[in-house]
Amino acid sequence: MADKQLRELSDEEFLAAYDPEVFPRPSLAVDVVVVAVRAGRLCALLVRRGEQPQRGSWALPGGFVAMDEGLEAAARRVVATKGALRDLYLEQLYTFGDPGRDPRTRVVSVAYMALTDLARLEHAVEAVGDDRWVADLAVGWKGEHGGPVEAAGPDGTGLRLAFDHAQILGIAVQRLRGKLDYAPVGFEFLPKQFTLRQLQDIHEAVLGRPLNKDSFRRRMLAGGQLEATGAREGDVAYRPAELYRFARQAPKGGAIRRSDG
Amino acid sequence: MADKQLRELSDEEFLAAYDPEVFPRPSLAVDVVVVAVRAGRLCALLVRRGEQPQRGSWALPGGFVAMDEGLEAAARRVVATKGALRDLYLEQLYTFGDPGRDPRTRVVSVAYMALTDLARLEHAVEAVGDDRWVADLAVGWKGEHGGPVEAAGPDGTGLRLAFDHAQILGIAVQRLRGKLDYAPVGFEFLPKQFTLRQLQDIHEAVLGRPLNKDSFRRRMLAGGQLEATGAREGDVAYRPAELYRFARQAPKGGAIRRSDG
DNA sequence: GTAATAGTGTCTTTAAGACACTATGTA
DNA sequence: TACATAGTGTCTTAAAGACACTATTAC
Repeated sequence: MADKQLRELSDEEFLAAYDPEVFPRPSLAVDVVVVAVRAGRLCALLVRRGEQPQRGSWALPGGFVAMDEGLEAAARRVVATKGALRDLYLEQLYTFGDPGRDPRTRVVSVAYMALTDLARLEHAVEAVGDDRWVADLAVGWKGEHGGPVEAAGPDGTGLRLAFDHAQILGIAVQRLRGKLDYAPVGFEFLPKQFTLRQLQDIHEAVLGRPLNKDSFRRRMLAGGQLEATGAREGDVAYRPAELYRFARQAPKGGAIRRSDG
Repeated sequence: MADKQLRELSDEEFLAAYDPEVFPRPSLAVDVVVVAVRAGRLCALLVRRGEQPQRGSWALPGGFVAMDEGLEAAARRVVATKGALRDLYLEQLYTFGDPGRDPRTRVVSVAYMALTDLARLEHAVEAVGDDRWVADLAVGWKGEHGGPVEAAGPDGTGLRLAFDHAQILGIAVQRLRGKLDYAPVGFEFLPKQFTLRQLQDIHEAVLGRPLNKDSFRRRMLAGGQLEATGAREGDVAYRPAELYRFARQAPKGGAIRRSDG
């Protein structure tokens, strides 16, 4: 750039003269981990790659970011297009940019995590086609450090995952676990009304360990984010539990409680 | 892409024919928040912009990512080049990609956070030049939600921050606070040996609130990450405290403790 | 000795875990 | 009625907060 000359220009003049082609640029993509809980385990939406490279292996739904499109907007477009899902809870996870992570060219991918309840996810997958699969996640790292995660197909065997998507799944599970007990994310896996037992099942699935019933109930009710509906669950062969809904009110005095001192 | 034809190719043949210029691509940059603690407050390194656009305003040290350069490598290059700092603790923060966040062209920036002790930071800034400033951060959001953060210059008045860098600072402080009490990051702000009081001062500065001395001491010593050196601090007009060092051993039985149930 | 902070012992308080018990629906 | 799970009351346990007290160094 002609530095000395530019120093004399106003912002407007500078911008009119600016040539965006000066720097070579990596491709920019988004990949979305759409997570749900099924049968007490975490699962995620995968798409079978129908094109090169790594055709036939399973990938997270993803796509390139358009020039005038925001990152989150791109992620929402991707889940709407490839997953037929809208209005999900969506959160940016991490950006993967190792040279060589994609064999085509330098592709930097901003990974997002989306949460949904199982019914919506399975219904959407059914509508979209059979090159989609909701894969169970085999989460068993040493020491909670979020290494790569395996995904199991319909017959329970591992699926071949494309690119570095096993690692992205690992980061997603790690983030989810870390966030579960100080942010209202468990609700995202459930329909609008749910019982405390269902919520506990979600938490146990995400954390991968059993929780104390009494303590869980106390903590949830004390948190002030649950609202009893007065209604009760149906279709059960025992005493039906109260249905609650998530009250999106601000937590009174601290959802971020983590005392330090 | 000629889809039907590509389906017949092997990965190798496909890649040989792949044209990376098919999709237009945003520019990719990294910005680094270099954080330290000074006089009981958080502070960060800022660089005065000497070029358009927004010449004269203060920005985080940043730069474009080279085509064959990893993201973290780019961040390390930036702090080495613009801040004369090496071997810092570095962590990816968040990726900012709103169209229009940079008036030149679409620039997506991967933000990193680096932690260092004040002595290193101030020494490095002194060596590099006077268009660098270690600015105090005015952190006072409502409800810990990590909104934009103001930076104060030498005379205590606010600095004009470039682009969306006030927001990046906000995310950095939020992340740091959240991480402080379950990850060993407080040590990064201190020299190799330090007293428990110094460590507590760091925690209080990061969290922005006073901590209980007894509890803090108990918790730190119980954590198993501190190692007494046997040496004591000097140059104090009172009983000198024991010096500790950070023992990078794996936490025994759970640094990630956050019980949930 | 005094001043000032480091470091210890112990009581109180809070929240989780454990567990016995009661309540309420279906069959 | 039996059965299964929902929901409550209370004791125990672990850790934070509070605070009094002792220890050690400079002056």
